[in-house]
Amino acid sequence: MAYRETEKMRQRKAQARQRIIDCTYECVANGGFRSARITRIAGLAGVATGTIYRHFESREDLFAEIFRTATQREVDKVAEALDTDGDAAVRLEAALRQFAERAMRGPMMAWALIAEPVDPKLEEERLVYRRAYAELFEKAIRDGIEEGCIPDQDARQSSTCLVGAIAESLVGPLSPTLAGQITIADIDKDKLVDSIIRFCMQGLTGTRR
Amino acid sequence: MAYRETEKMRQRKAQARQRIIDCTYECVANGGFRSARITRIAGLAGVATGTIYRHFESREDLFAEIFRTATQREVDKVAEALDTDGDAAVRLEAALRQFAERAMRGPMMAWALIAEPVDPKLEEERLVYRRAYAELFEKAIRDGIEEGCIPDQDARQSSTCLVGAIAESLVGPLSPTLAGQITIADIDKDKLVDSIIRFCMQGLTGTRR
DNA sequence: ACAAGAAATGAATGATGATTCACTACTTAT
DNA sequence: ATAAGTAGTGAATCATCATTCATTTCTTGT
Repeated sequence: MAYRETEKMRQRKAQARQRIIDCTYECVANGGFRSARITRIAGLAGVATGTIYRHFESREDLFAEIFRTATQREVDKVAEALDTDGDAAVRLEAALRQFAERAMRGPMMAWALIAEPVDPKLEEERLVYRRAYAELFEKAIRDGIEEGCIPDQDARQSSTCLVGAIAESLVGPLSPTLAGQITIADIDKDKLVDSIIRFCMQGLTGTRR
Repeated sequence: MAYRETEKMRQRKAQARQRIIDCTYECVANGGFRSARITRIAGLAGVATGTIYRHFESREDLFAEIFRTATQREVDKVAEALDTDGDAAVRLEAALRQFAERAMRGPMMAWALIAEPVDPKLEEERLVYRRAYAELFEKAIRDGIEEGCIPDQDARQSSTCLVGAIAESLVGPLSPTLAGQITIADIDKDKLVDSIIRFCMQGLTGTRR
């Protein structure tokens, strides 16, 4: 034997892989999955197209990884917001706000994750993550029921409705125009987030504020 | 001049067009838009592929027509349910129920209309129709506020949340498996519809029942 | 029956991009 | 320096289907 994979090589490969991931991320955050071409990604990452395939099984696979990473980050943020002090209703509100506000801060990526039409494999991933959000919310709702700050209800169903209500409210503002641009008036943001949250909290608690 | 389009011919063409539409509808109701191939549709309709293009500009166009027709039918049903007697809250509930129940009765078509990843042009149509639903709901909410059976709120925002909550609740149950099948346990249906409606009405009225 | 046009046909074309793979360049151990 | 093996390359290939269009078939008015 003459060549053996060495630590240095391992690192170099890992770096290339990371660069590919970063550039894919950038492409997606810029125009969504559909418009992210392998050749473009390769170009950005400074590697040949073929090299992509030494690091990822397929385009679908690469995208799935991006999707998972990006979504997990969001899910974690929501989980974090749910993990503070205060009663369940307060924590839920903070979480919903977190979700919505982050989406509006990175609208194209949010659109890609939430609403962009994607291939079946990614759609699969999307369902998984929508479930992940729903489960976080569900847990919090159960807590709230136990604490008594949220009335008894089908926590699972309510959580699904929360996810849907937020997603739908964001899809309109987030959707790129035909020209591929996304524009959100800064003024609207707060009001939008506030009214989404009002509906959701009312749906949960049956209480107006 | 020797040939002139005659009534008989006009009818024959109209029939062919209709047959194409019907077969497209069938294909979509069977596997969604993505899997509906022009050649397959032509085969079913008993015409050559080229003939499709004498009746429709493009596949996209044909699909857009199917989408519009199918969705308009649903929107009309909801409008109908909203146009009965009773206070606004009652009518809204009936409308939501109509929406959800019809979706569960034709799950693949409902999925195709609500959640299937589709090309940009169809996605455009979809947004239009989601808006159409939202506007119906919005109107009813305003009525309710005026009547006093629904508390004052941002009707537009609430209507969007309604559409989202319902759609999201249905997407899970409606989504085809990898095998392309959709199965909904009969037992679940009523309970699902009931709990969606409970959340939504509570979100609207702030009243538990 | 014929000519003028229209409709229908479906094999061939075309467009799009992901993916491959024969080859080159590089790394390592001896 | 050399051999053995791996990584990188990117032009060529491949797959998928919508779409076209030269040709054939059908309709109609004379």
